[in-house]
This record gives sequence, structure tokens and C-alpha cells, in this order.
Amino acid sequence: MNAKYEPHQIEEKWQKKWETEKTYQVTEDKTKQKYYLLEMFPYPSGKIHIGHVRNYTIGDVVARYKRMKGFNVLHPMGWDSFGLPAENAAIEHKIHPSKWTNENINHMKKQLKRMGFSYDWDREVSTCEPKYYRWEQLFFIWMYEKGLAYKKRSMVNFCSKCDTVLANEQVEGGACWRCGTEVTEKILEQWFFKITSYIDELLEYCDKLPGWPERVLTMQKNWIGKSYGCEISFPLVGSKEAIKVFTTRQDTIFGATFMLVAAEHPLVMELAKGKSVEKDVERFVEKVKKQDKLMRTSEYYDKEGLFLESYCLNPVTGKQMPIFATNFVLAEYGTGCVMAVPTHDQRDFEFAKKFNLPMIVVIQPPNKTLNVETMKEAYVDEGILVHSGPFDGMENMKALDAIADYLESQGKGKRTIQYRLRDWGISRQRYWGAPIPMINCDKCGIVPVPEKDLPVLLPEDIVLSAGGGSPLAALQSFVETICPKCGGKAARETDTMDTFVESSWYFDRFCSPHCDTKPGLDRQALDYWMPVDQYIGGIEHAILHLLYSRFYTKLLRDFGIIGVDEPFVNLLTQGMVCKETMKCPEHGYLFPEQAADGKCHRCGKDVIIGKTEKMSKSLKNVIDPDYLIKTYGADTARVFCLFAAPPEKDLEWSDQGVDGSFRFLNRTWRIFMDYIEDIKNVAPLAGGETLSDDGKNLRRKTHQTIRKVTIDIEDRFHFNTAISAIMELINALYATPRPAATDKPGLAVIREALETAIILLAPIVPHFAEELWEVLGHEKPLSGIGWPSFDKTIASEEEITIVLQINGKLRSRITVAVDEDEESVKAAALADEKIIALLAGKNVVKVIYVPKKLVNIVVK
RNA sequence: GCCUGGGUGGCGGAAUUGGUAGACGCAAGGGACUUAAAAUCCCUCGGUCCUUGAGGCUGUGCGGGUUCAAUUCCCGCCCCAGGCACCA
Repeated sequence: MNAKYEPHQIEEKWQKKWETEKTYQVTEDKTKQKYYLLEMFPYPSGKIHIGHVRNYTIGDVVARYKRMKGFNVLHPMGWDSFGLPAENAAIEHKIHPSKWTNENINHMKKQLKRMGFSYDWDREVSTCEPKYYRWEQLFFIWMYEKGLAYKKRSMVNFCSKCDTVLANEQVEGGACWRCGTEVTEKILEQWFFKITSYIDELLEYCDKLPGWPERVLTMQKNWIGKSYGCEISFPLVGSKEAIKVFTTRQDTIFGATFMLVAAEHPLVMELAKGKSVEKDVERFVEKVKKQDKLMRTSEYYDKEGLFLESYCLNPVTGKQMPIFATNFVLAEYGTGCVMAVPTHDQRDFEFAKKFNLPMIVVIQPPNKTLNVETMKEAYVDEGILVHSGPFDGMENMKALDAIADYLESQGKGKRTIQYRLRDWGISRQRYWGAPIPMINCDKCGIVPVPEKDLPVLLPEDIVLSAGGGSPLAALQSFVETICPKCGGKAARETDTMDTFVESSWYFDRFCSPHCDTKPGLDRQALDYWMPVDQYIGGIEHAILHLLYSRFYTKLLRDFGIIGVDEPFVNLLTQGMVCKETMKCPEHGYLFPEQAADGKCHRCGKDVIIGKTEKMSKSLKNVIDPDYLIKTYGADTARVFCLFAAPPEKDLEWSDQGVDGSFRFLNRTWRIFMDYIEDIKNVAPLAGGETLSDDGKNLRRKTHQTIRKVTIDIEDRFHFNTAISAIMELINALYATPRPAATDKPGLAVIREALETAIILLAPIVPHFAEELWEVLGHEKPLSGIGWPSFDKTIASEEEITIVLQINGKLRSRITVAVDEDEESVKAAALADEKIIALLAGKNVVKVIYVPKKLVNIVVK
């Protein structure tokens, strides 16, 4: 037994025990209710960072709590181990990606174990292993056979720094989501996953995920971007053809006075062909194509356009509409053509003013009359239709349906739906990824690798250079193969898959991580464990990873592999870990240890304290988890991460806060050691003992604490308030006068309080709690103990404070028995000395009683 | 611009359905112990006013409203964070 709290000794002792005894190993047990708890698995970048520590601590508390509640908890961990940094490291440090990756995994695994997280390490999964990606290749082939994976020549987003293609979702404000380099466009043959086949289901289920944060669902809905409207045909003058337009505002069709076509749309050159403007149009198209990216990211874009010397007809008015090529219409959205209604669309208005085009008001606002001569901007709100033929006098919103019906009946248009979401481009011209299992044969075309030949192994003998281009394409021994269909010479596909594909099904693999028979996922295990009951991870994956995972789940369901529609029932998005930045006027950003005492370690100049920002290597405002563990131990690190803020909020790092957490554990340790000899052999309370007031009060606090901590963890994941409650219990223990060594009931109350504190702390600081539990004389480890329940009667107060208000203002307090009836509480309130004094000369209008809370006396 | 969140002491944050605003922790100040320091333990700690009290007023971004009672509900505005954005 140790009088002093020695975290390292204790933590290493218990971690060893957990490891050798496989304490957290689980199997499917039909007699127990399952609980699948998952934290987003990390990319093995080298070292764990504070964000990981926070994420995984939150998860571990829930896992340990649920275990104590009797659930069969699946809590796995693995590695998202394909990805670009491994290749960059290979080029920079001349180390093979697989070696680099596996070394990182080994190191990070040690760090995670040192934090005491209760993972079932026997289920560890690493996505760069063939036994993992072979199944992904199988799914790819099945997708190809069903037309859900297809190849097309397309304009792709390309990051020159990462030297790879990016999906639309991976482009953030025109820049690469990973490195921030500006994204350019390139035309390439690419593989796509047909996520759009599931678009309606993905959208519908956004309303069937009550366990997800509202904002994540909103982001996903926005991303899918479904809009209802009409496709309307505008006949071309002097041709049998027509321009098709998508619009959500068919109510304004009578006001459409000209036509806009995206400059990069093929129709533009068709129309201009042979006209006097042909050369100008060519030049304009080239200019827009080049400017496109800049235009799109610029706030102050200029609306440019060029008349194509062509006209089409408004299908309802029959009026001629000039056709313009323009930069502010996108070829990829809708049909790439827009009917322009300058009076009721601001962009069209600006364009019409610039080119002096006709305008017709078709919606009149209720409170004023619009006049095209004097309009300063488009009128975009609701109103009554005018100049709209048979629809005059209708409310424009109600006319949407009527006009759609009318267009359909006339064969001039039909109702359609548009989406913003595009198919998911998954081709990457990289080495360190899962090979796409396809073969290109000159005779047979694209042929899938036969299932029996899977996996297509990623070759080890690769030469990586900074030069760019696909490394696999340069490797003859990989490329050259035989066509499975005709037996002739053929070439392998050299693109690898986007790493988001691996992370779209790893949670399935965790259910049967060693399954080596087709399809690599054991249906019985999946049916037992899936879906994930609680998923925890960063908000930064709100769209990408979560949307892809939902799509992949539906896909595997339709392959008959899995029986669930959605992968994650509950989602908790935790906030980022932030810290103030420190800068030396001469030497730039400084690491915390380089700025001890507020002076730069190199020049001694005063350090400038900057903004608090997300911890990142570039800003050097990082805290090394190893350092934390070395100084305070893992348990203190865990307490701080939980105590400083509720999980969904950003956490601001504070060195003093860590000290405070360490102090709390020491304080708990000390009072425990102080009492241990006296309470070790005291029998637990049987009930019926006569207790002193101090004893009663402490007992009540003990049971109140159980109630509070249970609710905080169970219902809200508010570990900060749960820890506060335990701190209060420890404070109450300090405040309770020490019972005499002969006062057995008194000591039993102390024992109950201390024992409860330890059990309640078990999910939060498992090593600390296990150790004290053992010191108390228990033979069974705490990890196998059930979560305590509280006694309602003991937890309830005997006497309560009633607040006395006059006209809603606090004036006095009285103490009454908890079961005092309304009339006597009111009487006691009116008899209170202060109240009597304040009521002198006033008229009592009403007396309001809120049971167990307050009495409010209304006076005039 | 639109869509989500959010705004509470010197700081991180509490306040579960409208009912004592500021739990718990940090920082700060004071005291005890000590030859001294550290550690520890105890006390004070939103602002303001005076008649210094078991005191008054005021206070949850700002302005209104509903209510006996508003951090909480309603209306309008300001600011911050995240997401989306020539989307027709």
C-alpha cells in the first residue's frame, strides 16, 4: 500500500494485467444485450495527438460505463493505413510506405495502450493489409457488374501538390481538403461509384436518424441538394432543336426574356458556328474556362456574356429570346442552360442591365407596384402573377403547380428533380492504396479480375520519386497481365482507390475481423453487432466519411451482406482541441517548451501570445501526449480532457487545468489512505443503523452523486458535470468530521462514500480506481463490477429550502420539512419576519407556491 | 447572402420541464502549518451603492414582449464559430 499516489506504477501494473488477461476481449453472446461503441480510427501518422486522446477518452468512458451496466460491449480499434503521407515519407526519407506505416502503427498502438483504453486488440484491423482490401476489391467487382462502379472520361479536380484527383467533396473552397493547395481541373479517365443511385434514400434517412446532431444532417441534406422544378423546352429559331432548361421557378416563365448558356457548354460553339461572332465566342469560351476557378472563388465576380447571334422562343409567350454564352452558369448543374427572368432574379437583372435587355414584371408585390423603368434590383419575394396569361391573379407560389401542369399538358415541359451531389470519383493515381481489380484488354475492353485471383496485391518492389505520375503505371511487372476473357496480352488498371473507400466499411470488418471466406464479413456476427450504437469522432467528417459510409452500408445491404440500412444509430461529434499560439517577433511560432517564462528560448525576447486556435504542428501550439503521461500519468490526462468542456464543444487547453485534475486525484487518494485502516474491515451498512446528522448528510450526498453521475453519463455524455459531482462528494468527505474508530456505522458511511466515489470514477480513471478498489480488499477486479444504483429515499432531502419572493424578487428563505403541505408552507412564508416587514402597508393579491421550490407573494 | 450552432464572472464552464444565476475547477487575495519554501488544509471571490447589513440596487450580447416569475418562451437587432454558395 502506498501513501503517495504514483500514477506510473499503478497504470503500468493494470495495463499489463488487462493485456495478459485479455480483459476486454468480446465474443457474440446472445444472452447479453450488445453495445457497439466506435471511435473513428486514426490514420497512422506517427504519433497520437491530443485530439486522439480526447476522442478516445470519451469513447473509453462510454465503453467502460456500458460494460458496468451489463452490456456486451464491442470496442475495437484499427488503422486507416492507406494514404498519401506514407508515400511522401517514402520519397523524403527513402523508407518503404509499408515499413513506415507499420512502424507508426506499432508506436501509436503502444501510446494508446499506455492511455489505458479498453479495446479488444484481437480485433485490430489495418486497411493496408491484403486480407482487408481483398474484400473491398471483391465489392468493387460486384459493383462493376451491377453498373454501380463505372469508368468515364471526365473533368476532375486535381491537386498538383498531392498529385492526385479529388472528389467534389474533397475540394474545400477551391482548395485541396488535405494540403490546401489550389485545385485545378484536368480531363482523365476515372472510376466512379454511383452514389447517386442511392440519393433519395440517403436523403430520406436524414430524417430517420434522431441520434445524429442536427447540424450534421443539415450539412448532408445541403450537400445532396435536392430541388424540385421543371425541365422546359425553348424551341430554337430556325431549327427543329430546342434548348432544355431546368428551373425551380416556372412561375416566372412569362417573364423569361433571354437565354443563358454556360460558356463551356458544347451548344455554345454549335450556335456560334458560321456566325460573325464565332472567333470572339471561341476566345470568350477559352477565357472563361481558364478563369473559371478564380471566378468561382471570387466574391466580386463580374457577370460576363456574349450574344451568340441566335434566338429561341419563349414557349408560353412565343416571344423571341436572344441567347448568350456566359460565365455565371455552370455546365454541370441542371442542363447547363438557364432561362433568364431579369425582373425576379438578381443575377439575371444585373446581366439585363449590362446588355440592355428587355424586362417584364410577372410578380407584383402586395404593397407596391413594380416598374421596369425604375427597378433598382430584382424582386425575389412572393406576390401576385401579372402578364402571365391564364395565370394572372394567382399567388406565385400556388401557380408553381398550375404552371407545371400546364407545361406538361402542352408537352412543353415536365416536372423534374435536380441534385447537387455528383457520383463519387474514387480513382487515385497513387501507389499506397487498394488496387482497382480491373484489366484493360484491347480486344475485350474492361474485364474484371476473376474472383479466384483476388486479391490484386499491391506490389512491394516499387520505386517512388517526386516526379509525379502513377507509380504503378511505371511498374511493368504489375501492369503486364493476361486477359481473363481471351487469354491475350492485357494491362492492369493502375489507379488505386480513394482511401475513403476503406473507411466506409471498417466498422463492418470489426465484427468479424479474421473472417477469410467470401465475402470477408460474417453475416451472423454482423447481425449480432451492427449497427454501431454510438459513433464518436470529429465534426470535420460530417460530410465526407459519414456520407460515404452510409452509401456503402446500403450497397452492402443490397448485396445481401448486411442487414441494416444505416451504419450509425447515434453520432457524437466532438469539438477540437485548441490552444493559444506563441510567437517570437524574430523566430516566429514557438512550441510551448521553447517559450518557457514567456521568453523566446533562442533570443530571450518577450513572446507574443496570439489567438487560440486548433492545435496544429504548423502553429506549434501543440501538447505532446507523451509529455503529459510522463508528468502526470494517463488518468490525469483523461480527467482533464473530460472535465474542461462537454465533448461536443471545443476544448481550450490549460496547463493549470491539468494541474487541477492531478490535484483532484491526489486529494481523493489522500483521504482514502487516511481512512483505509479504519474502514477496511467495517461491514457495509445493512440499513436500520442510527446515524449521526453528519452520517446522514454524507450518505445522502453519496446517493445523490450516484444519481447525478448516472444521468450525466447515460443521457448526455456530460462528463464534466459528472466529474464535478464526484469532486463534490470528495469535498463532502473532507468536510465530514472523522468518526471515532469505535463508531462502526459512522465508518460504514465513510466507506460507502469512498467506495462509491471509486466505482463512479472507474470509467474515467480506470487504473486509479482499480488500484484503490484492490487496496480496499476486494478480490474481484473493478472492471467486472456492476454500476451502482441509488436509493431514492436516502438521496432525497428531509428538509428543503424554500425561496420566498415578493413580486418575483428574492426576499428571504425558509427551511421546511420535505413533505410539508402547501397551506403550511404558505403560512410559514407569510409569517417570516422579513416578509412581514416588507409586506407592511401592502395588499397581497396572490400567493403562488411551486412545490419544493418557492413561494412568490404578489402584492400591489 | 443562405443554413446550422453559439454569446453567462478575470478564465473553463454549471443551472435536466420557465422557479434561488454563477455548481465544480482554474486564476487571484487572505489565513493555518513550516526556521523557510513547496505540498497540504481552511476562508473570501459578478458589478455597484451606502447607512457595512442575514443590506439595497443591478447583472446571463443589445432592444422590446408574454408571465406572479425569463439565461430558459416569442419578436426585432448585433457579434462569433462551422457549413454551403454564381445551384437556375
